[in-house]
Amino acid sequence: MARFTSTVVNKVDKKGRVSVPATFRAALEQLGGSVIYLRMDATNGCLEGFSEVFMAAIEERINGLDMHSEEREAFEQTYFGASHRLVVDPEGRIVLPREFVEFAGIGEQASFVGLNTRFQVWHPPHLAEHRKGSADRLKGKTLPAPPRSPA
Amino acid sequence: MARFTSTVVNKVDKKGRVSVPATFRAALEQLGGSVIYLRMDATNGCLEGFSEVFMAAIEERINGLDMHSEEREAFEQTYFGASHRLVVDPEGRIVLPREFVEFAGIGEQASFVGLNTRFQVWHPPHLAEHRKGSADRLKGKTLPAPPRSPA
DNA sequence: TGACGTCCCATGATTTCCCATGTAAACCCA
DNA sequence: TGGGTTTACATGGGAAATCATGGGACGTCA
Repeated sequence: MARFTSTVVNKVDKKGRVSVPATFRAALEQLGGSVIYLRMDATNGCLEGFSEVFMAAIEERINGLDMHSEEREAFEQTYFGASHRLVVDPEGRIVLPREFVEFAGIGEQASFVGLNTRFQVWHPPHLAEHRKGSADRLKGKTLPAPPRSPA
Repeated sequence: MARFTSTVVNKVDKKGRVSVPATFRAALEQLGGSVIYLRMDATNGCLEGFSEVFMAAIEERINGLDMHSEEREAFEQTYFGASHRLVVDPEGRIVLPREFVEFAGIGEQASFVGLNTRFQVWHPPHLAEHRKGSADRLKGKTLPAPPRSPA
């Protein structure tokens, strides 16, 4: 059962390196090896990371769209053009691309947030703000009922 | 496995040479060697590059069309007639054909955008504009939900 | 001869690799 | 269960390799 969970804050050094939380690395291993696709999430102002397997799923969906259609090209720009393929080094670290660091406002520290199939990387203060908002957005909402079959 | 991702800006020198991003070269190696087919993308006003393998796939699809049909001939013009076959030099560079440089409005710099099986080469400002448009087009649209099992 | 293209070498900057260390968590055994 | 030991993890920094880029030399074709 490989999934990304929990929130971990790690240090970003002068070279732009961050340790990927060990639990995340373990999950990655089961999802296509120590490769991370990282992209800018414009909606939230953070970075989004996922595995080779997850990327393959995205690819499959995009392949279902017409070749050279505007919509398809736009998705390709988002998921391929704006993604970096990062390989976790022997020490368990990745190097955050400069542009990504700037985009997300990341400084000395980075918060890794596991979201099951994917994870986010935040500038800690931005994450804190975002979470306040999340609580409000959930006011009055509940999770849909679980499926009938026993889980 | 081998895919083109991310966006990289490289310099174009007086001789018309540009370094192909190292990550793209690595992907190319796995897709038929250091050969690039480059063509003009009239829809977007940029250049489109792809590998030997991708070209073979196009060839196959075109072969499925009726011999000497108008449609077939049009595709042949587009993909074969209007494509340059470029070989990456020992330093990892290609020479952009003059007509292509003019067509795409490329000056001192060129932006390489990985789109999975192929990539684009842009005049940076044009790319920026294009992306604004892409973002708007995707407003409200999302990819179909990812698979249930963590991927 | 001059524009152009190819080959080769040079170089600074960046990135990757490798080793070292402090700290925290897990383990073990009485 | 307590305390000490070991392992794993996060982090730092220097050395080595890679990368992007510039420019000269040589050959070719009009």
